Formats: sequence, structure tokens, C-alpha cells
Amino acid sequence: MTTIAGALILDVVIPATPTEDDLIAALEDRGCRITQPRRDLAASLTRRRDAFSAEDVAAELDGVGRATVYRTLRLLVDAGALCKTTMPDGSPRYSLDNARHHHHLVCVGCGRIDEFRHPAVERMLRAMSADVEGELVGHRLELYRRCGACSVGEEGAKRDSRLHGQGERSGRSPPLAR
Amino acid sequence: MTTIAGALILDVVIPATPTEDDLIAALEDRGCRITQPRRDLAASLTRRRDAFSAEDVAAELDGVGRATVYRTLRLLVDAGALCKTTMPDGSPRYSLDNARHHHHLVCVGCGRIDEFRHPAVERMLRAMSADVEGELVGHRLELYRRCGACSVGEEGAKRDSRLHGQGERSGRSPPLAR
DNA sequence: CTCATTGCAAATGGTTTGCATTGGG
DNA sequence: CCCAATGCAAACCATTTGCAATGAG
Repeated sequence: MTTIAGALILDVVIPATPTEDDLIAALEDRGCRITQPRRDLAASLTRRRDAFSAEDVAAELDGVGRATVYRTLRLLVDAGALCKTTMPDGSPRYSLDNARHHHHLVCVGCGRIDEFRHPAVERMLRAMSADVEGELVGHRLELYRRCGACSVGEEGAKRDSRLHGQGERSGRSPPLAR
Repeated sequence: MTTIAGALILDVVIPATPTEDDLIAALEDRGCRITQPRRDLAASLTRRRDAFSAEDVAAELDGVGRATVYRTLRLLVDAGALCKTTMPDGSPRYSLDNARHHHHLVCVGCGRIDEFRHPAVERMLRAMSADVEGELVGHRLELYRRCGACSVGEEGAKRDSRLHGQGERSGRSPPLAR
């Protein structure tokens, strides 16, 4: 295991995240027209480091309509340039996709999302695929942690963090990412 | 591996799901009052075999207010008597909880949810816990499949089923459970 | 030029809340 | 009796849609 700038990197170094141009290219590849709102969106997204909600983006780009934000985010997810992740409470967050198979490590404190790839996970999936009746068509795996930065000065904050792994306990408002 | 009535059972036979009385008891344990609406709800829930949405329940119990349904479902989830699962598209579903650590095998065709426990999963979690920076506070794991029954007569339906495992591709309406 | 894309506003769908009323313990 | 729990309706919030106007190719 290697740790870089507090980020967990396992086995495979995470490739550079897409640039503004990569996002635009992803849209072009899908036969979409490149408009100003879409350029603005791409710029906004690549500027972000952590996970973000659609609302976050819409708020930052008040020149751009809500509908356009949602429509474009969807396009980018379909194009594989963005990941849609789920917070413990079920609310969706987006993050730039490195275009490889990976999973997410979500900090419940700050909402930061790191991507990782770990042989133990792939091994597990292979084993399950063999044992499951019927065709395995997909999976969802998120690991929730309290990252190093968020653990500091939060000693007393272990309150409800006993998130169990099955579905979710129904907690009130989630740790908002922004 | 053992298969019972088409259900996948791995390693640990799944304990009997809670009865109506178990649900009531779960509420009592939490210091809740046992009212008629709650009895009705408990009865309705134990009658169900597959996963259900809050809306499903509300629809069946038109004597009971929506608010009460949502409030009570939340109580039961908190009490650990119900699981809240997430469909591939992000929409929540409930299912009776066997009160043990387990994960979910969700059929994207019919919405049926089976619980399972598999050493490969636990092994994977242990490995990840060791490698992750910071405290691992929880996880979310759902495996999506097309169950035996749903595969039959759906040969041509392999269209978009390439659900990838990271977050979700943004597909339109989900395969509704009911 | 033409059709995809946009912004707006209204519609939606699922969930929560305020509040006066009801009923369990 | 009293306070938890209810039902209703309104409030909410994120997301989607209809539609006329706009602008990319």
C-alpha cells in the first residue's frame, strides 16, 4: 500500500483524471454539439477535487439552467466520463472517472471520494459470480471511512458512525459533501 | 452452495425472517407504543416476500397515512428489523431483515432480494480494512443479477444489462419491483 | 438552414413536517 | 390523564419535462 497526499492508492496508481478537453471529447464522441454551457460545465467539473452534487454544480454556474446541468451530467455519466456514487444516506454524488474499473472510498466526514482498485475485491467478485444462481449483471460497492484529516479533532464524533454494511440505518441528514 | 426454491443460499442458511410479532417486539423494545396502524403495517410487511418500496406499503394500507408509513419504516430500519437496499438506479427498497450481518443479491428483473453471507466478502472487507487509511466505518455492497426465473423467456433482453460496478450508468426508469 | 440544445417554469415523485386530534399505557 | 402517535395537507427537495427561442454545424 502506498499513500500519496493522504489519498489511498492501492496496487494501481490512479490515472490522471480527465481534463476539460477530455470531457468535451467524450461528448463529441457521442455526437453531441459543443455549446457554451457545456464548455462551462466541463470547466467547472475539472476544477473540482472532491465529490459534488448536481446542485453544487448548478449553483456555481448560474448562467446555466438547472435542466442543462442535469442533462449534461447524465450525458457524461453515460459517456463514462463521470461516476455517480451513492452516499451512505442514498443521496447521489458525482466525481470524475478515470475510465477504468474501480471502486469508491467515500469519506463520511468531508465527502471526499477516492478511487481504488484492490485484488481482494476482484477476487471476491469472481468468487461470487461463480456461486450465484443466474447471471450477475452488476454490483455496487462503496467503502465508507473517516479519512485521516476528518479523524483529527473529531475524537468525540464517533457517535453514530457505526454504519453497518447491509443497506443503511436510516440516519438523518447525511454528512454533506460541500 | 445450496439452492432452495430458486433462492441462493451460501454458507449460512438464512434464519427465519421476522414474524409480525417480531416486528412489534422490535418497536416495543425501542419504547414505542403499539398502535393499530403499526399493527397493520407489521402485518402487511410480513406478508411480503420480495422487496418493496414505501409507496407499495402506503398503497396497500389506505387506512394508514403516508406519513405514518414512512415514519414507521424508518423506526423499523433503525430497530434493525428492516433493511433498506438500493436498486441500481438508486431508488430505495425495503426487505425484512434477518438480524445478522449479510449482503444483498438483487434481481434487476423482478426486484426480488435475497440475503447472503459469503466468506469471500468478509475476507475482502478484512483485507480492505487493513489497507485503508483512516477508520473504515461502513460499506455498501449489493450484487445485481437476473435471477433464474427472470432469465427464462428474456433471452433477447440482454440489451443494456451491462451494469458496471462503480456507481451506476444513468439508465432511465429502473426495473420496478412491483 | 435545420435540428440539437437551451432556459424557463411548471410538473413530478418521493419523502418530511406542522399541527390539531386521537388513543395507548 | 398525558404525551406519543396519527392523519391530513402543505412544504420540500432533487430531478424531469414541455415548449418556444437560440445557436452550432
